[in-house]
Amino acid sequence: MMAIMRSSSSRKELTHDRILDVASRAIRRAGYDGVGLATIMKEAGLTHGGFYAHFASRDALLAEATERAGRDTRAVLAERLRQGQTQGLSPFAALVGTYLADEQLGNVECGCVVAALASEIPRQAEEVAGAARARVLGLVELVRRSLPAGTEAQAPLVAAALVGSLQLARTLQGQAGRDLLAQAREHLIRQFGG
Amino acid sequence: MMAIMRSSSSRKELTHDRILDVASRAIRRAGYDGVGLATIMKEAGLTHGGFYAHFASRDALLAEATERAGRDTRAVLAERLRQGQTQGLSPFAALVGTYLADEQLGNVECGCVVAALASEIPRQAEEVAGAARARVLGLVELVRRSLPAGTEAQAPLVAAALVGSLQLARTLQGQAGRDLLAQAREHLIRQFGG
DNA sequence: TGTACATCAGTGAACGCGCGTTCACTGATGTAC
DNA sequence: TGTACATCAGTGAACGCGCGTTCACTGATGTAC
Repeated sequence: MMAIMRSSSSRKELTHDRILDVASRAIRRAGYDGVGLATIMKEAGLTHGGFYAHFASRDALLAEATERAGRDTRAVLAERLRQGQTQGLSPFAALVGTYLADEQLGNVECGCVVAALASEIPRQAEEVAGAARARVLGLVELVRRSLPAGTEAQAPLVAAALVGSLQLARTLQGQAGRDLLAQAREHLIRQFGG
Repeated sequence: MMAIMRSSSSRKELTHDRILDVASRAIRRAGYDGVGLATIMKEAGLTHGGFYAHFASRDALLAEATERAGRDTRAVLAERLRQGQTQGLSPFAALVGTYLADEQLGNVECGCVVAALASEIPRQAEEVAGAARARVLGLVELVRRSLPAGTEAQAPLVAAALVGSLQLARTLQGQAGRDLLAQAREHLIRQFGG
């Protein structure tokens, strides 16, 4: 049903999509509490009055935008994993190299939504928290599939280490942040094989 | 100077301390953006008008409250480490067992300020982010001192794993959260010795 | 093909509310003589 | 010890502002005949 509507791409659906795209970047840039509807609508080239023709509430937008952000990131990560493997990297090394790349330090807006918002999720309305929870499980799954056989049980801890490393590196900023990322990459790949 | 003023404990200093204590819990509970000055002052038993006699701005309060939260947690952790060691635990096992205890799942308000706020820190004013950065470095130092000789270089990654695990477990909630914490404790202690 | 009308996406003004910040004031505390 | 005055912590009303949400309206799109 959703797919059918999407492929038909009416004017309203295109606008809906544009709002979602703007919002998925806005929440990662400014946080769930850091951006207003007026700003999002303006960035999407609309006035704020039209918002409720597209979403039932602000929380409904946040939930959909979380899902959208997660899907986008997953697609990018999957593509990079494929590229890395053609260059002879193990799946795990490709994942770690991509997720903890130096570019991710400044790339909050288009980066992993879990790392961008993790500490804010438990405070959100159930609608939003549920969408975020699904993204956490998706990330753990992605890590699990990239780990060498026999180490899959460590997927949640490794996912947590990835998320935490990116957050701490972004907090420290600059060279201290890049140093932390480099150490994290090195130790993770040393332990799980590159 | 600060210590002298503290020990003198004038009325105003007691009030200042009370506001800080309330604020340090409020930011962990509701996030940097999630709580207003009026609420904090009310919880401290005051009206909001008096706020600016104690702090230059909202950001100044957030910065001081971040520092206070970090100091409080560090004191609690240090005490638990001492207790654990008297029970024959290694420093690292005591740290992991305390930091990733099931009780931490619901204990955001009095728990680690880095885990409670990590994803919001990079968006804060420099005043606040600087205080938070100091707390991150303090946590990494604490981890470093608890790790077995020869593994200290992994302190930043382990600190990230601790912070990330707590955040993901809080996001998942309930049994899924407790399962994640248990797995994280097990794998960390297995790797670095219990 | 052309006209008349219904549908519908988006506009823009308005609402009630809570925010951070300011400030004139009050009433208690402490000091001077 | 008692009175007069200065200091100072905290009060409460007010400010300008941006928020999420609502709604009457507009103008373009699409359909019927």
